[in-house]
Amino acid sequence: MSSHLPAFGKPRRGDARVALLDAALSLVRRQGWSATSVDQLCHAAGVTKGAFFHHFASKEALGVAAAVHWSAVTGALFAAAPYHAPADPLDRIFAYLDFRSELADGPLEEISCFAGTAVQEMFATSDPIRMACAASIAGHAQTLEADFAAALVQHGITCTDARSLALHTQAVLQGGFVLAKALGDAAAARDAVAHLRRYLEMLFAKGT
Amino acid sequence: MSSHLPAFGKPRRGDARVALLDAALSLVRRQGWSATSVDQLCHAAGVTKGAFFHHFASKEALGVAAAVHWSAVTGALFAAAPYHAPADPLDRIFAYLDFRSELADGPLEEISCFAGTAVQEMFATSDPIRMACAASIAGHAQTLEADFAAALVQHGITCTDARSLALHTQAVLQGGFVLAKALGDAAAARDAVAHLRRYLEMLFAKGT
DNA sequence: TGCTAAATACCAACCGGTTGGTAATCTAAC
DNA sequence: GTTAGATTACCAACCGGTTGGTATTTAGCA
Repeated sequence: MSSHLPAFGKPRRGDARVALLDAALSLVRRQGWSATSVDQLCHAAGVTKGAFFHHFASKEALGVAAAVHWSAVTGALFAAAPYHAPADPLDRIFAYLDFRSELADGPLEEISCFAGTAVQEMFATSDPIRMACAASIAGHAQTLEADFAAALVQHGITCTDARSLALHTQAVLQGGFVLAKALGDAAAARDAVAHLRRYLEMLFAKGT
Repeated sequence: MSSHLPAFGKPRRGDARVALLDAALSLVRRQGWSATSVDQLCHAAGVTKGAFFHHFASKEALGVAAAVHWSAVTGALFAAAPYHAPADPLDRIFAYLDFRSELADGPLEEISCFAGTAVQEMFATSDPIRMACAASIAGHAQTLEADFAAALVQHGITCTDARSLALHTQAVLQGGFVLAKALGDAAAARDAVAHLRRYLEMLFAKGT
């Protein structure tokens, strides 16, 4: 509640942990996990290495905490987003996709997913980080599951299930990020969402 | 012609370059670009660092060459694959998707894409690598474009175009890889392909 | 005072890259 | 068809800088 806003750029005493986690999100999204050094994180957060290892036992431990932090930050963003307004569950799904498409209007470095970026590098070398990223992605997918389930029932669709559709939505978004980064154009991410929207439109129109 | 086969595991003289490129493909796909050191590449290839910098001006230069090598290796794999057999272009697309689904049966480290993995880390820090990866992905997508174009005409579909569909196919595959790595299960990649197949089935059935 | 957050200073290992040299291979003159 | 000479392919040792991580000290709050 009365969370004192960080008055200026300099982090106050007690802010080091969050400053490091925020730095991790932006640095890892820009340049990946392995290329991001502890020194770099400390510099970006405006703290020293002593503070880093006071709050985190290792770089890996920070990675796990950063994935949790990412879930919290994005969770708050999506919870506050206006796409929950429609009464019909399918309309809420479409509103979610429109919202994701709008998010992809920003700079390239802002449209990627911390968890997706980190897990691509670390899936074979750090199980704690892999699991934390999996929980982040699957957790976000789960917020769509109830709407998908309701829409499936409403339209009498049985050829797939809500969990699969929710995960596929995340897969298409992740793939859109990869292509956008490669082609240097966020439009690639929006195109992927547009195809996904058409898929869902046809899938749910079929049963109506 | 009389190219003596490499008698044993030890690379003969002249093999160093290819050995390094092959090592790059497997190491980067497993642990990402930044986590893969030049020493590691040399050890895996069975050569010394002197050989490395004889063939490549820098680690970045090897990255660009590895992306080209990746295109050549996968290009040969897909060119020799049996999915080109069907007479109907749409059937060839479906056969391609089935083939990609089969490929995802192997171990997790074998289902990922070198270009997609590398570009996710390097898109903001190395434009040469970013462009080489983009060329690899877009080049592979282009091999599907003619079939998509023919199928679109055949079914009278105008709401999208062949290039967009070909790129979206790659986006779904890339996203499937990310989810498979996160969840530790290649089935996630196959699920993504299955949803893509259903999308295309409905899209092209509509126009028939 | 007692406890925690953060700063300073430091380390051994490893990073990408360079060095000077050696051995295999190609070329061409004879 | 041999062989001198240029060229390529490769090796071992090394370089300065950076890595993740630690030990010790100082400042702030209750």
